[in-house]
Amino acid sequence: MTIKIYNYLTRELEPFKPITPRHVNMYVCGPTVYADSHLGHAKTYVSMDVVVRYFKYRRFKVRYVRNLTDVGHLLSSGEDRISKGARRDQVEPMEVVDRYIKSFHDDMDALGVLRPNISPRATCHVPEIITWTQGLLEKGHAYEVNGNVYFSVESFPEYGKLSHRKLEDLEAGARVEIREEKRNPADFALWKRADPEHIMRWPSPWGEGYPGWHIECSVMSTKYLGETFDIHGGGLENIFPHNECEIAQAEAYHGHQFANYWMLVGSLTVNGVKMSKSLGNFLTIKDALKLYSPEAIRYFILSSHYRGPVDFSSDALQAAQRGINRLHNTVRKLRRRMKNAPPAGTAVLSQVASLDDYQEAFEMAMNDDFNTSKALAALFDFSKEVNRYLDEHEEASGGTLSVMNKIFSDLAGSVMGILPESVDEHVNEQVIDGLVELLAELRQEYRAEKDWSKADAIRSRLEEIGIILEDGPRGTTWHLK
RNA sequence: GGCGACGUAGCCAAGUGGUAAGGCAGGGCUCUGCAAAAGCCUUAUUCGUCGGUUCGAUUCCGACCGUCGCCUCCA
Repeated sequence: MTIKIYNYLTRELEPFKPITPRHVNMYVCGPTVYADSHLGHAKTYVSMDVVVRYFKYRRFKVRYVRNLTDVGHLLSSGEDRISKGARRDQVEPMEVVDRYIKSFHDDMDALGVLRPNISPRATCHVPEIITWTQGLLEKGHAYEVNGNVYFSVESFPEYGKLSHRKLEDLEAGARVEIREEKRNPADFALWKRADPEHIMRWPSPWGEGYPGWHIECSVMSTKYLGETFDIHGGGLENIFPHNECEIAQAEAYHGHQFANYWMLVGSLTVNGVKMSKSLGNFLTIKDALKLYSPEAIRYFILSSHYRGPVDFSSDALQAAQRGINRLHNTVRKLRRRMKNAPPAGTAVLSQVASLDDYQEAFEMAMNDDFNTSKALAALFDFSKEVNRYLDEHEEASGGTLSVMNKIFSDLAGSVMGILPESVDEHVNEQVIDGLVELLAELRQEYRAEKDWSKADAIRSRLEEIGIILEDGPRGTTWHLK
């Protein structure tokens, strides 16, 4: 089955055809590293993470590049975001960059977002950016004024093809304060002259300056992925002007198609309004992780389609936390049973055959433009099936159980990233096992004497330290809260 | 003003030209000393409103209402 992708370039659902068979070259616009990331960033990167993971599951060789913007991204005031961070934190600009790159990686690691193959930084590619700027000047796509170099949008007739915008419409919009030195108000900077007080600056043929924001993505994506590559992703709010400018620069420079498929992720909203730093309505990933597990956050994000918006609320996150806990309960129960099952048991074919249906439903959903919501539904159906099976088959073979476990590991674990490495296995597991069993036995004695207050005291004391005892027909079991 | 997206049960959220996945919450039952977990059953005659096309529309078309995004700050 081929994977179908909704391509923003054509606005159609298209079968994915890689440039090189079985290979995917993919670029995603990364963050500007001047502050802690919030859940909005998490949505974009978790969504794209699952795309990468699914390609890998389908045995594609993926090269994934996600940049880190560490210069040139200006605020509306005209101040560089990094400079702002430096002033705020009272440190060197590059210290800000290092600090928030680490913070970003920590957050992504915590959320189980796989690291890209390459995380290039704009400041490490200034020579290439200068080369591109020169090239675009030579080809007549750019012009220099007072040490600033602008890309001329009129020189690129296809400008607007991604965001479906026309230059005339933009001018009609005209809420912009026009810089007289631009030939067209929509022209954007490739290189900017550094004012005397500007800290981040590099020598260039046009004097000391720094790169514009858009150029880095064109330069770094094609440097590592080729002049034409398969997939370009990012947040939908960057479709214009950022993504549009990337296309214009790259296609004007190389003379052919930039990215074949554009995948844009819908925004995260709060009470219907986009979560953003400027509005102040954000929850940082670090704070979110104090309240919810990484898997719950991923499940929340993946429970709706990546292209659509998702509205954040603590109710929704709590519902996600409960939902994901239920899935983990099933896996925990399954793995417990595996330990006690006959080790060399073989899978019973009739029992295993129907399990393929769930895997197939999952793949069908994912093949359809990564419909994670539908895929998760298949996973919950599967979970129900496993629970039922476990309840009804006391003597399940190890083989059958491990087939079930494999499906969970592959789909919930490897693809969705919503299954922790171990649902309950720890370094000191044996010690903990022993201790808890000892207490459970003790409590068993009280129960035999029907001394419920003492038995319950043990149970609630254990619950206080995070261990839940559960009495069932086959004896007492326990798990961590 | 221009371009675009969305509006499905109490909440979140898939989806299809032929009569509504899944999750959370709620109710009932099984199990159970109690609890928890799990299972079974149950919760939208209806998919913003009004028209049109059709044998038939939530799904296609149009209008309207509402919400939101982008139009050089934003993942």
